[in-house]
Amino acid sequence: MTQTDTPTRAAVTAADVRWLTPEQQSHWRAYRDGTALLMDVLARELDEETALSLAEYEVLVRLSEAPCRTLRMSELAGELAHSRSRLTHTIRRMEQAGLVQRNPCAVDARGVNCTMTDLGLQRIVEAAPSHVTAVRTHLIDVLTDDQLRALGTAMGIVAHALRES
Amino acid sequence: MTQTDTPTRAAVTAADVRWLTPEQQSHWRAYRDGTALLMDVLARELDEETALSLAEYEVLVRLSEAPCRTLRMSELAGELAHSRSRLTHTIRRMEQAGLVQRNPCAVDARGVNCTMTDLGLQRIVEAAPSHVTAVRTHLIDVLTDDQLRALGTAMGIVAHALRES
DNA sequence: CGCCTGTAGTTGACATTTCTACTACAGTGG
DNA sequence: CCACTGTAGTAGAAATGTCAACTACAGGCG
Repeated sequence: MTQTDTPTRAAVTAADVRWLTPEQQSHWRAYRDGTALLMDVLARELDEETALSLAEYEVLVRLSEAPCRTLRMSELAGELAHSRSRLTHTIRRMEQAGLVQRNPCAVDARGVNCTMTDLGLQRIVEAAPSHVTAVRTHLIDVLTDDQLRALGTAMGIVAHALRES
Repeated sequence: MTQTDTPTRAAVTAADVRWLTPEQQSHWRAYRDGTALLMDVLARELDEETALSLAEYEVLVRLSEAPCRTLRMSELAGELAHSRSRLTHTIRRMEQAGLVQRNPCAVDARGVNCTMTDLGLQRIVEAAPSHVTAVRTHLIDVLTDDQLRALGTAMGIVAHALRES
């Protein structure tokens, strides 16, 4: 197999890999390391100040924006890019904590509607200021507008490409 | 407290939060969603094709680049942005699998040196082509050079800011 | 030296996530 | 109508990660 063949994903061997250039390598590393540090600090501060995990917070955000504060489990999973199984566990815990409620879906008997409770709404209203401030402090405010825009654009393309396949 | 005061991190209330503009919001979301999707697919493909987790792979990468294929536990934890505890667990599993080896550190009796074994080296040499191809397919090749550079630069700034504090 | 504070690493309990298998229903085509 | 295939959601076990306590040593300073 030569360099010009397109290797199949299933059997890439050392001979036909297009290795990363040093620049590509360093950008990829910066992205990877920065993301690890950022997500870690956001999760920690959110938990300290609101006793919510990032996953729970994100569930509440999506629900708060949805009509009737309600989404199907699969829609929620899709938006968050979480596995269905992970979402089930998260929602079960949140339901026990009184933050959300589940109801069978009328139009599709397989489905389950997940609704934010008043307590859930209250919790996210309390949590949002602190979390938004943390996102600002560690991400938004350390970048120029152009840098943030470029970051969002690039990752939007990545997300779009992945959602196609 | 007025808008012009700098609110302390510990007690941000709704009145003095600088909310995100719609543009900032959408960039932050794109980044967050794209990262979730990307890391998920990279972890999945790596596991399918090499039976390594992303964390294990990254440990091996850092060790492979270190002099004598050896790093102190805390250096490794620092580079990966993993907690010391998490690293201990990961390394214990990898040691049981024969991928790394631990030895007391001569110059600092508190320290532990972690060394990649020949098997570890072999595993990462086998895994690298597939993983690099995945990184290319889902990240590098969907972006222009400028976009990738901008992504790396932005996240480098974020990482640097977080490592300061 | 002896005390103190800080760093390095580990451990075990606990929480979360993943993996796999399962039930139930929808939609399609005979 | 019935079989078949695909989608929605769940559940339990196993893997992984977090948290809090702990041991051991380093380095500074009286």
